[in-house]
Amino acid sequence: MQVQLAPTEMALTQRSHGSQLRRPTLEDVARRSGVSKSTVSRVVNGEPRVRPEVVERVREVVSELGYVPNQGARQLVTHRTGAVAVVAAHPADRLFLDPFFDCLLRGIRRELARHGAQAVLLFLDEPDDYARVADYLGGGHVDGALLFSLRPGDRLPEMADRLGLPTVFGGRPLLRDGDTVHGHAYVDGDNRGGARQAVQHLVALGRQRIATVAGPYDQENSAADRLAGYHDVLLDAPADLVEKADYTRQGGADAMAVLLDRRPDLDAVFVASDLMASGALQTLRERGRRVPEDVAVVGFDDIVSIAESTDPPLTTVHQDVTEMGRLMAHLLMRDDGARDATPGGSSVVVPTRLVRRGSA
Amino acid sequence: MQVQLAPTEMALTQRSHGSQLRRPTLEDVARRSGVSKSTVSRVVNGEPRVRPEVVERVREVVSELGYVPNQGARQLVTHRTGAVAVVAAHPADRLFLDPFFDCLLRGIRRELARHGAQAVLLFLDEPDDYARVADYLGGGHVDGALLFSLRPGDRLPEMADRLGLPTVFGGRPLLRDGDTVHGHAYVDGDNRGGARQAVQHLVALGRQRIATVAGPYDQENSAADRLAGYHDVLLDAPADLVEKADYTRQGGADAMAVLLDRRPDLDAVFVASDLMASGALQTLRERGRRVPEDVAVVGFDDIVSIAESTDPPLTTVHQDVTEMGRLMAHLLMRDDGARDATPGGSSVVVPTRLVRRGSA
DNA sequence: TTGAAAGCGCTAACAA
DNA sequence: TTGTTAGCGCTTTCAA
Repeated sequence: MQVQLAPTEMALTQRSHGSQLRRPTLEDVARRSGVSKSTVSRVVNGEPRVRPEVVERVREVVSELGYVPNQGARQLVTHRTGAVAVVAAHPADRLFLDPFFDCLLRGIRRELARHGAQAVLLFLDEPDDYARVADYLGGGHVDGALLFSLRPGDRLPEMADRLGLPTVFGGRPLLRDGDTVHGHAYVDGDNRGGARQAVQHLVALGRQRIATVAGPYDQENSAADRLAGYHDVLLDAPADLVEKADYTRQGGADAMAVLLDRRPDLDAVFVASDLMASGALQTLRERGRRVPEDVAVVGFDDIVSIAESTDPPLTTVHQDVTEMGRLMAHLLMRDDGARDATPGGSSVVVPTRLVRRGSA
Repeated sequence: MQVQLAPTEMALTQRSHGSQLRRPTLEDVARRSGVSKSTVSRVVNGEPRVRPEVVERVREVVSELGYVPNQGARQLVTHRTGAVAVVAAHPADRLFLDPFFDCLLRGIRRELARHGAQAVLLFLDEPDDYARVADYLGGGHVDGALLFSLRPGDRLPEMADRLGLPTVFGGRPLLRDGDTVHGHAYVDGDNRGGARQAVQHLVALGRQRIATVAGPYDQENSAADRLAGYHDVLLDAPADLVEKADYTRQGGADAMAVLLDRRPDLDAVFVASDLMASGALQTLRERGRRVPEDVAVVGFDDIVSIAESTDPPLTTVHQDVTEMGRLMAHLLMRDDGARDATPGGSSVVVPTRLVRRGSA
């Protein structure tokens, strides 16, 4: 590709005050303030037993020299880095478009900040990312990892295990084959219970033929759980009321069309995500069905930007995603301190609630 | 908030093979394979002058022990980490809903991977994030930083400067007051040239009264540049044909309404982002204007998911965002090697092109 | 081709 | 309250 060089540009960043090529070290600060390295270290780490005047002097020199501790050196002795990795598998694309991840991340960041830890995001996208990320996680860059949206049989959990890196999963991990869960901590929304709430609501509305647009239940636990919740309520639902889609809007629209073709008499549908539900609503409108009069619709996720802007607004299952993020970080940090101390009870399922809007 | 403890949970992650509490070190590998630390180091770093049999033996032990080099220790002597920070302001509003950032990141990650570097994402959100991120960047965790969507007068550039951290900006940085650019490298789309293309296209279509919905030109360089491009072509455009909005869909819709009220006779509009353009199209439809017959519309960004799904599809200015990301990483890595070597010519403006669809 | 030794910048006993 | 010392795990001269 052709590029134009901007005319006004000059040399790259140079040290502001031309002098040092080397970053100042603890030793530099010590010398300049006439105390020992230990004392400077104490000041920098906020230890109490230092004379106030000394503290002040050292602080002056620190900011004068622009000293920032070398975390590598520090980590070498403390075995702590103050950083936590948030690793998101495959979908850099779907991820950023998703307010879900956004809220999750906000919750995580907030809780980590309370512990003075920095969240660093890593993406697993192309195949060779695995090796790099593994080296990164194993290289002592971080004190722990929060792992997301892993595919079934993903080798990351096992890797983290080998590395002895404290790990919490977002969503109950789907392991390969008969592999047992190694007692990994996870945080998950109550997908099954939420789905039950949704379907029970439709039943309470008096609906007789309640269909469902399920997510990719062979690939994601959340989808499988939501479908299970549907069946919990509708024990003998015929198979032709269930249609699988892929958690996309278009997928939801297509699945709805299939359902209508198969069962023109359906009078309600539980759609396993708001995004799919928005697609389903479109199909219903195109087919001339009134919502909720002819067909009642309930979604899942409560992505407000979607649920409030559909026509009619979407009744859906709410998850407190920010709280889920916060809990993940909490679990990790707790673990971090009380390593090997708390046997059992490390995972959390966050309850859902139904938000009634116009569609059901 | 109330949480339910999952019944099936057990103890947290424990080292798979119960044995070592400590991660294996170079020394462990050396001992186990009967060579010196130096030799192991050479093997691990792929240096040539090692006997093949020794290489093999060491490799065996490495994988047997699951050895991963401690990057902290390595960094201490090499001053390199193999990681690059991508720092962005988190505000969900623009960034995350935007495939823009997504593509950018993809380009960055790809190029970084070519150099064997790991991209780590940091977000700036709440005020105290600055201190943490600064410590992180200054702490030697990364070899360089890619900085995004900074507000005018942001102190991050200055901080990076002080830290002597190689830095490349995404978008021409808007500095506070009369502050001169410190010769920071940046990569930007040709906002001004792109806007010219858009407006010239409308002129070529024979439109007489071409309005513009501008972005927040007092806050973002991109918006200011796009507005400048509009004025480049329409030297004497009356002020009432220009309306500022905030880069949101709703903002675009509102601005369009204002323009129509003020100038019912307008026959074309250049909208400074696709998102705003989708809002503008809605307003035009509500006001009964046909597009493009009554009013021709051109957007900016070529966010395909938007531009192809509007009615009619949006004619817009395309930016090669992935390439921009790639270039940023490239600039950084080049700089990283040739420090202080290349005075001048470090920034790049990536050309745009008009993509014709139905709206103009 | 390999090993021994020094040292990167920091913290953590231990002494003073 | 402060300084001295050792050493974290690694790379890198320098010798062998």
